[in-house]
Amino acid sequence: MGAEGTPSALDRADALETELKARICLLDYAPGERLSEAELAAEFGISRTPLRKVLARLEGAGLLVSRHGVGTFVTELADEEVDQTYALRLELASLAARLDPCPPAPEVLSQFRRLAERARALRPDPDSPRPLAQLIYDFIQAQAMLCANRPLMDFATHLYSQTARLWVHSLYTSDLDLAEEIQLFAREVEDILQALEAGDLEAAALIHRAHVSLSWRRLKARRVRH
Amino acid sequence: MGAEGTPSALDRADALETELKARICLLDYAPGERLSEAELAAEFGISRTPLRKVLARLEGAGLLVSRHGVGTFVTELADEEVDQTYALRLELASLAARLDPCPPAPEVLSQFRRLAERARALRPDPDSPRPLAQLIYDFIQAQAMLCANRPLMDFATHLYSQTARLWVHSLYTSDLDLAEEIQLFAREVEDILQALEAGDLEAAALIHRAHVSLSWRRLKARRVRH
DNA sequence: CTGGCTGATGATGTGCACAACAGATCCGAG
DNA sequence: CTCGGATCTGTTGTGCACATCATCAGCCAG
Repeated sequence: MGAEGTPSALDRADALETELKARICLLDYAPGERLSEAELAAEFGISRTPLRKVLARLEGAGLLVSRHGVGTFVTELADEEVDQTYALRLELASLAARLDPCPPAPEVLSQFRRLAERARALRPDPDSPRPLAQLIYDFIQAQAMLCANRPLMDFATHLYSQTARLWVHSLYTSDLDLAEEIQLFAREVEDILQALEAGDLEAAALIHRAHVSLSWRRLKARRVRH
Repeated sequence: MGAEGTPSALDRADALETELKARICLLDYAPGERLSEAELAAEFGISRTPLRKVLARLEGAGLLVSRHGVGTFVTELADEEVDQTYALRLELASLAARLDPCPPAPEVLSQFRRLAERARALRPDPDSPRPLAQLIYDFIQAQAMLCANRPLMDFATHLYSQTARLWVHSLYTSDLDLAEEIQLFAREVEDILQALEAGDLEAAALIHRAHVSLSWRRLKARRVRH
C-alpha cells in the first residue's frame, strides 16, 4: 500500500491545480506569458488530456485564457479591474469579522506565530521577491481560517490571487521597494497576531483592511509614474 | 458568409456552459442527480472531450462533482452552507450600491420594465415552477448591470446560482407556495423598478436585500418542518 | 522595391479507443 | 437459507492521433 498519501487520480489533479495556481500568483509565470501544454504535460509526466482539465478550471477562475491556434496565456488585469478588486477586498475584510468570526484555534494561533517569525527573519533578496510573495501567500491562506463563512473566504482568497500577480510584478520591476514591503508586512503580521492573541477578531480584520488599503495606494502611486 | 453568429469552437463551449448552468439552476437537473457524459455529448452532437472541458469548469464553480467510476453529480448544499451563502448575498446587495453604483442606462431600465411585465403576467403553473425560476434567473442577470464592479457582480451571480437550486427545489416539493412566491417577486420587481426610475440605486439595493432576507427566512421556516 | 499571397509551422481543440475504478449481480459453498 | 466472493457492467480518467486555427516567413507578381 502507499506509505501515506493516496496517489489517486483526483488528488493528483487537485495538487496540480494548486501548484499551477501558486506558480501564477508567485509570478513564476508572468502575466501575458504563454504556457505550453506540451511542456507542462511533459514536466508532470502526464498526457495533455488531464493537464487540459486543470487548465480549463484555471481558465474558469480567470487566471488563464487560451486562444485556439495561438497559446494559453496568463491573464493580465486592466487597471480598472485591479481597482475594483482592491475595493472589494477592503469590504470583504470587514465582512469576515462581522459575518461568521471564528475564534482562532490554538493551532491557528501558532501558525500565525510562525508566520510572524518568518517575516522577522526575512531579509531582502536582491535577486527575487519570491520569498516575500510566498510568505504573503501562506498568510492569506492562514487568514482564511479566521472566518467560518467558507464562500466568503474562498472568494477573498480568489480575489487575492488576482491582485497578487500584479503586486509581485511591481516588486520585480522595482516599482515597489522590497525592503519597505517586507518591513510593512512584518508589522502587519505582528499587529494581527497581537489582536488574535487578545481574541479581538474585529481588530485583526481592521488591521488587515488598513494594510490592503495602503498597499493599494502604493500601487496606484506607482501607476501614475508610468 | 455566416449569417450572423460565428459558430467558433470557443463560443460553442461558452454557450454550452451557459446552457448547462441554467439547467442546473432551473432544476432541470435536480441536486444529487447523475449526469451522463455520454448522453450529454450525444445530445449536443459533440464528443466527450470538449464536453468534459465544460464539466471541469462547472466542477470548479462548485456546481458539479464527478467521482471516478461512479458518475458526475449535481452538488447538494448543506444547510449551513446555504445559510452562509444567504448571509453573504445580503451583504453584497448593500455593497453593490455603495461600491460602484452604475446609473441605469435606458435599455437596462426597459429591461426591468419587461421583467416587471412578465412578472405581472405570470400565472401559477401547477405542473412546474420553471417559468418563475427562469424569470428570477433573468432578473438576477439584469441586476448585475446595476453595478460596475464586475468581480462583485460576478460573485453575486455565482452565489445566486448556488442558492437557486435549493430554492427552486423547495418550490417543486411544495415546501414553498408558488402563487405566493410569484406575487412576492412581482412586488419586488415593481418596487425596484420604481426606485430605478427615480435614479435611487441605494433604495433598489435595499429592496432587493430585504427580499433576499425574507426569502431566506421562508426557507428556514420550511427547514424546521422536516 | 513593394505588396499581397501562399505554404510551412506550431499551437490548441476534437474524436476515439482503452485503462482504472466502483457498484451491482450472480453463483456457489457452508 | 445465508453469506462470501468473483465477475460483469457501466462510469469517469487517460493517452494518442488528427483536425482546425493563427501566425509568420518566403516568394512571386506588379
